[in-house]
Amino acid sequence: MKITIKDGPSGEVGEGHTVADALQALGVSLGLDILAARVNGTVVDLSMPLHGDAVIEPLRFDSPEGREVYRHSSTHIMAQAVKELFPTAQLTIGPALEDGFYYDFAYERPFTPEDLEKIEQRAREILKRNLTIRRRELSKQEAIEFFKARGEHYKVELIEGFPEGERVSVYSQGDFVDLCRGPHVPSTGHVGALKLLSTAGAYWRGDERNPLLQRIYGTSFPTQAELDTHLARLEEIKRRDHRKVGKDLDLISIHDEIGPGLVLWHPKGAMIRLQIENFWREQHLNAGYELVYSPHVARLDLWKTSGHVDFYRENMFAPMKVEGSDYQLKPMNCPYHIMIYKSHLRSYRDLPLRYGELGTVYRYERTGVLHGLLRVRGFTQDDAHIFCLPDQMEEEVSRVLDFTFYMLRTFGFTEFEVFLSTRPKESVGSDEHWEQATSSLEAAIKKRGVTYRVDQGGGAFYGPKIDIKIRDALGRSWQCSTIQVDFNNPQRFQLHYVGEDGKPHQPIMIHRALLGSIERFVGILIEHYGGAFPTWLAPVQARVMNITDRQRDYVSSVSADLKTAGFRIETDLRNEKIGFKIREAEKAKVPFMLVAGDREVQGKTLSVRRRNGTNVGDLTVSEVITLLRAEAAQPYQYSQPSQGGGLSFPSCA
RNA sequence: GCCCACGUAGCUCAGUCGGUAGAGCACGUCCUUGGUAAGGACGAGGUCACGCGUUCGAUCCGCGUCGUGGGCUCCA
Repeated sequence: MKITIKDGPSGEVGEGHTVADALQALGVSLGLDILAARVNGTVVDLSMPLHGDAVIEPLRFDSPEGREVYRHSSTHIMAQAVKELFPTAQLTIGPALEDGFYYDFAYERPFTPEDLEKIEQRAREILKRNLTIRRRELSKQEAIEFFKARGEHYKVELIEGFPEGERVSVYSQGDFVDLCRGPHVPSTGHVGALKLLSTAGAYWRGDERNPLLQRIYGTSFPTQAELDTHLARLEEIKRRDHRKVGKDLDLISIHDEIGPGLVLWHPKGAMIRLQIENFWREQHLNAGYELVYSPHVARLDLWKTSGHVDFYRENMFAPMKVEGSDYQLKPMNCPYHIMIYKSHLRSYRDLPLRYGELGTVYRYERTGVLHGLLRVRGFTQDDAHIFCLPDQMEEEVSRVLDFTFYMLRTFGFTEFEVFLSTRPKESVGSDEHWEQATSSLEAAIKKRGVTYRVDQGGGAFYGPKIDIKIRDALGRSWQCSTIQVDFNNPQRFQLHYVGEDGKPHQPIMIHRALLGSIERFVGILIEHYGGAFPTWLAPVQARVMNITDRQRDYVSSVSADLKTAGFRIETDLRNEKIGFKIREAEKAKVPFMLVAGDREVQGKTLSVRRRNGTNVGDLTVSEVITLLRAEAAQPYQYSQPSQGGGLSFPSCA
């Protein structure tokens, strides 16, 4: 049979030889780096026998598939260690994750940190044993018998769920045997460095009615150095945690006395937020939006009409009684914007109408899911609703996409992932509507030349949507922006406009949020920048400090001048050494430190130091103003054209 | 909501095998006037999350409540 190595030689290899044989026969040396192979498109074990012509691509740790095999084998090694140390623990499932793995065990008690250490040690020992990993296939019945005999009841349950007649694969290494689809690395020695990270409870099959299992998380890399780099990254993530940085920089707080998920914005946090909001409002006005405000409560009847009471109740705070009728704290802004639309008879000539609001909403989130600023109960959406004619939809979506990329780039994000979510099983609206809306969304994405993925059935019940995820400085992705078409509300609220034909027609409604929620977005920004905000967002842009008391008056007057010039300035006149003041300003992540001693007073200058430690040198006050002005400018200048076109940022992928 | 862990000064944490507590930083006063990441002295600061129980006595033990953290989606 003819075997071809991808991007390499090809040749004849005897029938029934394994992938490993074939690789070797064609001159690929089988080091520990080759973990598995893709054969004619399928990822398989190196020990798999070949029948017929094939194209083979050896897989190493540098490919996503190679990594997955690697981590999957790693979790088996950990499971073997657990079984050796805790024989009564039962195996359940143990998949690879993006940068690690976990395994869930049924065990009578949680694993302690001491257990974890022992398991890790034992797992390392198993690597050293370099046990061969073997694949075997059994019939469904044989597999059930086999795992029953071993007391692995969860495995039995899994196999019982498999289709009749299916062959079941089983992998073994030494005495350890696990039900597994595979593939795996050839031997336990192929895993280089392994580290267990944490334990947690997890429900069998993710359902809280099921028994609680003991999950162990870990990760593995070919070398200790790579593992160390990864662990250092985890440390960095911890160091940048917005909850810690938010406290250290005195930006926000959350108090028991106020309630979980309810955020207080301290002056510095509020200043950052104010900059974001000012920018947001200004840009929305430029982009043809009209800004509106709406109250925090409304009669429950409004939320009945909108369908929230039927479809969203579990996320809403309980209604309150006022003068005998029920009022509801708002979980969304849309019904109010709809009411503004309805306050007039609208003509097709009025459309599109774009109503934007930084609208604060309240949603009941289960206590267990609350998380700092990222998941809260009261938050402000950068919300807008666009009411348009059906044939304006594509253009409107296209403009929103453009606008989104511009906003996100301004805040320092350069990598985006775009998802198009289509009709879910439970949904309202006609097929034609869905089809038309979905294709408009898709056309708008394509027009922007953006790569995207389709999330089949991931749309809201009321319409398809586009979600945009950003990647932060540490490579994590976050969903912020969403653009959703809504068929439901125009129907429920009987929205219409008078068409050219003089007859009423239903407008299309588009919900959109670019930053998502301000709380969440600021949380993400804090972590993205590690608290060191760019000058245009920094709550304090420069701190002016004197070296001795002799410069007090000079520093005060210079500070006043800088404030008059429009900058956010703090003055540090404390009786402390300059080194100490610099240290404090560094810790507060102030972008510029302006120091005045006798020399500077003499020359009417300031010694300018950047947050990163570089010395800019002595500048006059007007030079400082010029410098700060340049530094405090937003990174992109943009004006939304009045009609059509639009500035696009095609490098988003 | 569920499981596990945690809750001690403004912050970070130590401590008490049950006899009402301690450090560093921050804060205040004083000394020091020092040139780019920590000058010194003294001082003030705590209902040990809250409630109930056990006990002669609870910050410590038990139960409950509240809150925080990790997790509960990524298919053998």
